[in-house]
Amino acid sequence: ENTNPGSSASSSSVTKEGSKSSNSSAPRTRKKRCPYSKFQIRELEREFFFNVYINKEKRLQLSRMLNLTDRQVKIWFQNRRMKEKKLSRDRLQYFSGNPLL
Amino acid sequence: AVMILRSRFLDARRKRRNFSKQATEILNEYFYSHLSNPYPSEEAKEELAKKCSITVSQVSNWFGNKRIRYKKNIGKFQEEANLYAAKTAVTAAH
DNA sequence: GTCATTTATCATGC
DNA sequence: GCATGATAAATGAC
Repeated sequence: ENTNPGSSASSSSVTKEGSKSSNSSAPRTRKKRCPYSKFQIRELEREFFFNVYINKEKRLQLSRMLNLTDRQVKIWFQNRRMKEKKLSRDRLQYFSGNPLL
Repeated sequence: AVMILRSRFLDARRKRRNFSKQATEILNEYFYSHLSNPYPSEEAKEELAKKCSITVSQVSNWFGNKRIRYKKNIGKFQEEANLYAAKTAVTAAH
């Protein structure tokens, strides 16, 4: 999967903005969201199971293996922690004041 | 028994169910009466959630979807906007 | 780091 | 067939 930054968003790199320098445009074209593959998710989840917080070395290693950037792996763990927190909240709400058990 | 509840919880999340007519009514009233700043505070979200009988997360989801879809096609929501604008005007007059 | 959000995508309702 | 609610990447405030 091609999930590297600049692969899809700035496909027409030259015709678009000249990346940096001159223009001080704030939102320099947001990267298009690209869903990760099953394999990428499995490996990310596997590491997340071991430790919710990933260190820099494992992050670099994992990003190379999955063809992702360090930033993408870092962001994924952040989002994954938020998801876990939300799951906990939903479980509490779902099983609170409940019938059965 | 626990397994049943667990599986029931898991597939109860992604299966979508439309909100009630009254809930959508309440959410739209708030949205179009705060069109200049459609970002309800945490307290406002809780109050909306209670009135709509939904969760706070669902309120956040609704406003997130509503903002982006309204922005992407204002014309399609023009009729709806006028409707709720008139409705809030009437209630304010009373 | 958390966390509300934007945006696209997914899954379902009708 | 789109409307709609929920989730998954990506950004930015703090």
